[in-house]
Amino acid sequence: MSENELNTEQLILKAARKVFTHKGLDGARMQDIANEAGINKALLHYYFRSKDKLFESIFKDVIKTFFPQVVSVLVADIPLFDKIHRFTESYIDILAKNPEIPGFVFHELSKNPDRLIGNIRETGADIGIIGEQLQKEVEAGNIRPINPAHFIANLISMCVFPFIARPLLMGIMKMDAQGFDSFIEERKQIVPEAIIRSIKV
Amino acid sequence: MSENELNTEQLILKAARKVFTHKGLDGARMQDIANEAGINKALLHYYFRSKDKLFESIFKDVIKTFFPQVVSVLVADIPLFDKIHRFTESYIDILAKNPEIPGFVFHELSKNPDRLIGNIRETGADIGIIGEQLQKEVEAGNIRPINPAHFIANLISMCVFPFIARPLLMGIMKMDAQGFDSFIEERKQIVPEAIIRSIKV
DNA sequence: GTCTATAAACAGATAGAC
DNA sequence: GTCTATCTGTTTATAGAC
Repeated sequence: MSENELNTEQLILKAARKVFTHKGLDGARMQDIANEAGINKALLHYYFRSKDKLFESIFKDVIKTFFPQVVSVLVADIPLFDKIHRFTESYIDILAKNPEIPGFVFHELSKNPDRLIGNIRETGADIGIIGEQLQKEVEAGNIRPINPAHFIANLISMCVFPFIARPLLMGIMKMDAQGFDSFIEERKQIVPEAIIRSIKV
Repeated sequence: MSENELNTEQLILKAARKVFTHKGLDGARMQDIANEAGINKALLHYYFRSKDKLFESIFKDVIKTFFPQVVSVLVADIPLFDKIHRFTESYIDILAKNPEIPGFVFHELSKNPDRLIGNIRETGADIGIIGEQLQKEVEAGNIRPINPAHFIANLISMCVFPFIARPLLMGIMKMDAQGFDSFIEERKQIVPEAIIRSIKV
């Protein structure tokens, strides 16, 4: 524990996370996960009973480690324009380290919203506060009136979408893997600029 | 043909498209497709030999019917700001009628980019011309300098992303299905406004 | 061309030895 | 706890009658 070693359960979770996030629930095989973990199938069932339960553990874990990081910046008590810069910077950084997560989450959520939406709700992610902050800036004459839902949608869209569309973007923009990384790095500058220009008076 | 009737092959394609786009390649069952088409499984193999070949037909078809519609507006010979308005309007309209397509395409493309990227290339979608148009507007002093790749990424992101993230957005924005439709309708105004403000001098 | 029946392969889950 | 072997159900695919 104190060293670099994982116990079997952690080993399984790590392997399952990799396989599920890359192949999706339907595309993942228990055998793939066992191979990735360097153990055999039976052990997966010993620890998690079923594929479905193992998946649910992974999904919950992904949501719980991702959402708070993202939301915390959005609801922080800092000036709006600072917040926009910090959010894009930190969010894009997190995504660059976990590029397959958004595709995974949105795909599973689309296939099974009713079953999985509860995991989102449990994080207590409340972005109502951003609406208040926008309202104050409007009243102070700093920005134009904007529906907070659209503001957030615009912001998140421009950060996340390139990761979901990576193969397509690489195809039509004729980028290689390194070119894509540079492109993403550039967006830490491009996105906040675009957002701020779109709302400034 | 001249009437409202489809022959068996068309019937299969229609059913397969529905099932594949909703459940993905891995989640789709040949039995589901047969049921949807009102025929039996054996006929699917008679017409398309294998699930994989049937899937490839559907994927090709989706790309071929979608991409040209989208790209044609982007490369049309019309003033830039008009183009931005027309693009968002027509693209969002197409997406609203086919909300599951982007999730389907990006998911399959992520799982199997090498195998499927050729289908994109075959459409001959070349957006180089938009770069030239942007360059001219910059030289005319109408817009700020902008990397065309980011311009296009921003534009497409804001149009497509809400459809991919629909369940999540409905969850955190507390919208019902009707609320989501209104939200999408509003974006035909919001998105071009945001894009144009972000590039105008 | 379309069907029913069945083969063949696969994948999740369990039994039982160690 | 971890393994091998096996069972059970599912799913793709084929054979063969009509």
